[in-house]
Amino acid sequence: MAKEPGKSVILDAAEKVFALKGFDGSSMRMIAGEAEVAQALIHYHFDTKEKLFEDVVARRSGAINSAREKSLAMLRAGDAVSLEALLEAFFRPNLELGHDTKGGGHYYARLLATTASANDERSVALTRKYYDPIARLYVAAIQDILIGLSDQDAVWGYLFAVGIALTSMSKTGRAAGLSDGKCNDDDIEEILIRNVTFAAAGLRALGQGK
Amino acid sequence: MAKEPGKSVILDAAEKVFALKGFDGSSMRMIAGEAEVAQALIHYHFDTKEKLFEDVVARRSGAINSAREKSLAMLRAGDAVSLEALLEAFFRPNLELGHDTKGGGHYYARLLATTASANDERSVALTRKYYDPIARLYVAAIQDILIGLSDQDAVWGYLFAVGIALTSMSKTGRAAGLSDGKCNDDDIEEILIRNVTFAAAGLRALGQGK
DNA sequence: GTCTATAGTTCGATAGAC
DNA sequence: GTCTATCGAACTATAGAC
Repeated sequence: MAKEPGKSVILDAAEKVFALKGFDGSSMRMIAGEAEVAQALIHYHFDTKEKLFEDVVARRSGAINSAREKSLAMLRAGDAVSLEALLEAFFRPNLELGHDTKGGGHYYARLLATTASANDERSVALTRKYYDPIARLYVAAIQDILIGLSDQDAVWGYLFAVGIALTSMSKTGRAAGLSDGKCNDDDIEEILIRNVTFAAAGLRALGQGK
Repeated sequence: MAKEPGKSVILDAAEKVFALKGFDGSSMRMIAGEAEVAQALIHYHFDTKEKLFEDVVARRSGAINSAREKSLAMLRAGDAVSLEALLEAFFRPNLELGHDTKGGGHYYARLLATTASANDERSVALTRKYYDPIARLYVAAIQDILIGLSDQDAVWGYLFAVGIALTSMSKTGRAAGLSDGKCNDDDIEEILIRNVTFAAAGLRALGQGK
């Protein structure tokens, strides 16, 4: 479809395999098998395994972050933005990504959750590069709504929201298991409203210093 | 010191290497080098790499969970337990573990954060086995305090608290970076009070259905 | 209980034909 | 741009001496 069909096929396969097995648990042979191409073709297009991984992250994070920037800008263009609207703009893209089984987004959601929680140099460097800039925008937006919220409270509160998003976005089945089936991993709106309610109350409480 | 000195030396080394490099990124050779023993000795004591990993998790999770069970039981023995006290009992062990640089607990904290966020079969199985039982105790305790909180709200709220704990427990330096040094990863109390404030407000808001 | 040595496999990457 | 074939290194695990 694109000028280089081979590249996107390989990226899709790599995204899936990396998500399921992690960076070190994935081999170029597995990815080549999943993509149904020769192993050497991956090296031709992406050179090394490291660069392939970064290209997987770059492709998705670009799309997510530009969507977020756009909705952030739209929200802030109007006046009197509600905290709930801001948080919904934050949580929804993650949740939709985690439930996108057709476009393969759910694989990236898994990969993202793992990368953001890992502490190896590669994961930390990628998080810094691809996710810290948008994080700063959100922290500033939160402080514009909750006037007087300290920098510490805003940053910690934002990071807590990230933690909530990461545990909610992938369908792990843990909520269903712990609730004996009463929680439904598939229902985005069920999760989203709780994400927003919980995080909004948490952020406001930080601002009230209690 | 113990009857089998070799075992605990190897477990310490394995915990460190697994934490820094992940399961697949670690090799028995690295662990043997870190422990300063022959590689074959690890296989003598632990058989396979898989079993070694599980033994690392089992050693720490047993200590953490029994501490949590004890403090949960103490709290519930008295009456009129506050939500804040319950949440502090939940967050504090994680935070202390993540800042225990002398006993090596911070390595396990990293390992735990990664394992809990990963989605491979090994990680999911270990989370189910070692962390779901205590999770059920906390969910029940939350519902005893917030009378009328639905099963769904309690489970989702608990999982959000887990997400918050996981992003807070390891010293990643991300908070410091995003706040240009104003947040201090080293200050347990600074983080703990925000963990408790945020999660308590979030849980109460879930109960009020708004 | 701890070691050396090594068997057998799989890995990332490259050379070179088409 | 895509392939087959293969190199050299690293891996898990085991055999067997002490």
